[in-house]
Amino acid sequence: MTKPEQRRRTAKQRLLQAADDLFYSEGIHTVGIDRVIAHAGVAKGSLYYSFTGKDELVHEYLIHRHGKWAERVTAGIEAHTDPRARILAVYDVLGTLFAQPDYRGCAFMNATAEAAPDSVEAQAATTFRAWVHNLFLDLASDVDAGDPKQLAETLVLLYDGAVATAQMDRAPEAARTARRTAELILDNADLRHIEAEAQAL
Amino acid sequence: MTKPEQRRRTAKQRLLQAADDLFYSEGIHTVGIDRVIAHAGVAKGSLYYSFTGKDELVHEYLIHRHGKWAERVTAGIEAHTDPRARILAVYDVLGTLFAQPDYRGCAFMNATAEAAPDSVEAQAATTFRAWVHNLFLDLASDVDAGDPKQLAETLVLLYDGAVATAQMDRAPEAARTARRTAELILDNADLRHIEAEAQAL
DNA sequence: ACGACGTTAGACCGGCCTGTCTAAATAGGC
DNA sequence: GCCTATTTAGACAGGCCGGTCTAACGTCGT
Repeated sequence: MTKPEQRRRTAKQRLLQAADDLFYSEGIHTVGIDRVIAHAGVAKGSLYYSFTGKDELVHEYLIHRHGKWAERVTAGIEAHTDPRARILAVYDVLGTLFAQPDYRGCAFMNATAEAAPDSVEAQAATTFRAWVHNLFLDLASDVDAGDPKQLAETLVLLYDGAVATAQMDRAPEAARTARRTAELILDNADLRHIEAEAQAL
Repeated sequence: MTKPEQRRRTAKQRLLQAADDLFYSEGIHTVGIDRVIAHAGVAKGSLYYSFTGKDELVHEYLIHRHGKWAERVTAGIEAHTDPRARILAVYDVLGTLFAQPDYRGCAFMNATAEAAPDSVEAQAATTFRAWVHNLFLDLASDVDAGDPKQLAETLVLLYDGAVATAQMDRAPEAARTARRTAELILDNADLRHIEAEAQAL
């Protein structure tokens, strides 16, 4: 057995890295395996030794993206304790994402755009979306608002809006716009909630 | 010269229709010209007689999409006179779009996802985005809010958010979420504006 | 009835794509 | 030093793709 740590990274790792670079920046259908192995500096045989085929490589590429992003977002959230600040932190993390020069939108939206409904891309996208919704539902439940589900839906919409606008317009400031709007919603949700409580007394 | 009206639609029209169906529902790279001509019921020669190549067909497909959507949106807007209602009407039109069973997101976002930066897709997308921004900037200028530019940015973000969420989650109700949020923003913008005026007196 | 325009069917080319296979070199664990 | 796991280079096959070309057929204005 080979230990996971080696002087030079393993062919599988280099392939995954190359896939991450190329699939994200140019699209999955556009990039052939020849390009991937060339960018990885690896023989074609290594690809089919490490993966069953392009599909599996694509799948692992998306899973990898999901993991990395989830880490980054949760790290941003956990820097705060106030429920409201934890929500807003997500949009700040988006801001750091948009600021990256190679930002080209959400990998899962892009994958969905060129994928068949029953493809591995669609499957990974579904998993990713479930995570997004769960994230905001958890965050929304900790805040003192009327309906956490409705709040979460709106926060997801702002998240998606920031992602899409930033991509289409190459406009990193969309993160701040989303954050500002989220603040407004939270203020208002608080207000309505407090009013409702006052009336109940 | 052949008159534009014929019993049976011209090969060019049928090709454009087929391109519209297939490129939108399956993606541009995914669909080959063989599929397009088969779906159009047209000979391959007709494609290269009517268009210079696939690129031109793609370009006209996107221009056609842009035109149709612009018509539909402006029709929805012009049904109202109140500036605020005209803004909200856009999200209602989005709702009718999402309700279509074949809805698969924004053609321009999808095209951008699989296109190179300098492609005809990117070019058409830029034109489309300029139209979107102009639309909301005009609408925002007619409302009594503080900064029309900032308001427009937020409305665009809500528009994009609705489009993206509806696609990723197959959730047509995203239109209503966006509309509700837009109302909240407009209420608040009004409020702040009025307060600012009061302070100025 | 002629001629331009539009259209047809299909053969054909070069190129790229995914995937298979072979045969040999390079590791690392024991 | 042996054995297995990993990796290499490249030839190869079969399929799809965009695009060209030919030869012929309809249609319609004049």
